Amino acid sequence: MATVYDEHAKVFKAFCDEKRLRILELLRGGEKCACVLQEQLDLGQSGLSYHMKLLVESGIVESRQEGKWTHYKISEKGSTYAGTLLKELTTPNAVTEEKDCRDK
Amino acid sequence: MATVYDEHAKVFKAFCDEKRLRILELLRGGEKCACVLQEQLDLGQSGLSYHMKLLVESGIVESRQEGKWTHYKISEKGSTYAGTLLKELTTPNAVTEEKDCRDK
DNA sequence: TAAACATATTGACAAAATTTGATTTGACGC
DNA sequence: GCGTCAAATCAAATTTTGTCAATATGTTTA
Repeated sequence: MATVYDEHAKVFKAFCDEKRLRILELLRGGEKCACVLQEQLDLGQSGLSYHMKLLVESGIVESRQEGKWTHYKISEKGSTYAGTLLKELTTPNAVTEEKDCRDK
Repeated sequence: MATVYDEHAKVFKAFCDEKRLRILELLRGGEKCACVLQEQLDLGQSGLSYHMKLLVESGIVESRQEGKWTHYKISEKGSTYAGTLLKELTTPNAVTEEKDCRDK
C-alpha cells in the first residue's frame, strides 16, 4: 500500500543519487538522446536505463520516443510540482497547535 | 571524497523517506521536543534519533538543546536553500549547446 | 524475413540505508 | 556521588538501492 508519503518521497528520490544529479545536469543543457547521455557518464547501458526510469517516474524528466531512440528532457511541469511540494512540506501549518514537552 | 553531487543529494535525502516526511509534517505544526515526536510516530527512541540526525544534517531541520531535552523545528533557511537548489537543478542552462544523436 | 541496433527488463550480487536492542553520554535532582 | 531520564551512539540483522551481465523487446534497414 503506497501512502501519500511514499508518493512524495518518490519525487525527491530523483535528486538523491549522484548519477541522477549528473544526468539532470546534462539535461539542463537541453533534450538528450540516451546514447549521448551514456557516452558522457560512467554508466553501463542498463544502468542508465535504470536511472532514467526512476527519473521519469519521479516526474522530473519526460521521455520521447523517436524511432529506436529515446530522448529525455527535464519536465517543466514535474519540476514545478516538486518545487511546490517542497515548499508545502516545509511551510508552517496554519493550525499551529503547540504541544508542550511532558513536564514543563 | 564528497562531490558536490553528494552534497546536494544529502539535502534531498530529508524528503526521501516516509518516516522523515511524517516527522516534517509534525514539525510544520511548530517546534517539538523529541519525546513528543516519538510518541506520535511508530518509531523507537534510537530510530527517531537516527532520522533526526539526517534531517539536521540535511539542513532542513534545526535542533535546540534545553536541559536534557532536544527540540526540533523546520529551518527556514535550510528549506529556502533546498528550494533554490531544486530550482537550479531543474532550470535550463544558459549555454544550451545541443548535441545531436549520432546519425541524424 | 533476417540482421543490426537502441533500449528495457531480469536476476544475481554488492553496497547503502534503515531498524532494533544494548550501551553510552550528558543533564538533572537528590 | 548516585540514580534517573533524554538522547546519541554502536553493532548486528534486515531491507532497499544500485550495479552488472545476460537476455528480451521493439524498430530500422538490408
